[in-house]
Amino acid sequence: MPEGHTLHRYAAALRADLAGQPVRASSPQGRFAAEAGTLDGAVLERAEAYGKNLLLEFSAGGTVHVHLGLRGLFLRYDDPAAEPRKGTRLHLVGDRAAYDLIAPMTCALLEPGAVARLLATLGPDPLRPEADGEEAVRRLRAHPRSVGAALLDQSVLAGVGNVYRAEVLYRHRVDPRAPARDVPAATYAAMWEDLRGLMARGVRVGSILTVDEAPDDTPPEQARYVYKQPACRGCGGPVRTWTLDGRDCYACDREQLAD
DNA sequence: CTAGTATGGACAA
DNA sequence: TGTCCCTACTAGC
Repeated sequence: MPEGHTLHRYAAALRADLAGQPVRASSPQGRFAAEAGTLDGAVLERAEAYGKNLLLEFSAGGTVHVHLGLRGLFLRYDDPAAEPRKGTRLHLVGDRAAYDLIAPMTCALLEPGAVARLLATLGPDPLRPEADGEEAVRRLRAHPRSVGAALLDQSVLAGVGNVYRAEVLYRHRVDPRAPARDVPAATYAAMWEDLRGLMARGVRVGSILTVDEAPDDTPPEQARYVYKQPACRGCGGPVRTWTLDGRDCYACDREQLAD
């Protein structure tokens, strides 16, 4: 679940339910107990996503950095008094809802300087309105390895994960193995604009849908061209799969791969 | 029911 | 490269 669109979705939900009010914070699981204690009762000033990172800024002066990793998730309860699930790393309660943060890779309290350092490691996020597409193109072209590797590098683009990678490369008929510097700037510019639209749809719908003609209620696995597809949804031909840096890569054998 | 897998990434070795 | 995040979903017994 957690590519960038998921984090932006959570940020919007947390903002809507908790921002601007005192928030009760606790850590039933214990690993964030000391930090939660210092935040308990502080006002949530901001909830923002930057790529796959979520930042919760509290009036007490601290910012909680959440990275879900592969398996992390938030649960939302309509009832603020709902009992947190066992193992909840961070439990947040506002006046109209409560949230559990489960199994995040990272949940840490950051000083302002550390927040700035974190953000400095990230490339442009297609889901942030102020993001600079030209900078994204520059970083993509400057990447020393393949375009497939470049797209997953969060210092190049923030928020793109394995599904969006596979799908955007297909949509632009780019071979994931191509050296990043060999892909035309115009292609990167088009991919950037495409990602903005695709990922915004992901935020709206709550899942990654990349086939334009598929209605928003199509099951996700049926609204993708190549990611985990037995056959290319575009041409019906075979999808080739291999491993790149420990992640599965998918590409249409006919339309994307020259050899 | 259990096992395998994965839309991430940091860290140890 | 292997391992850890008190996960969810799916395929297969």
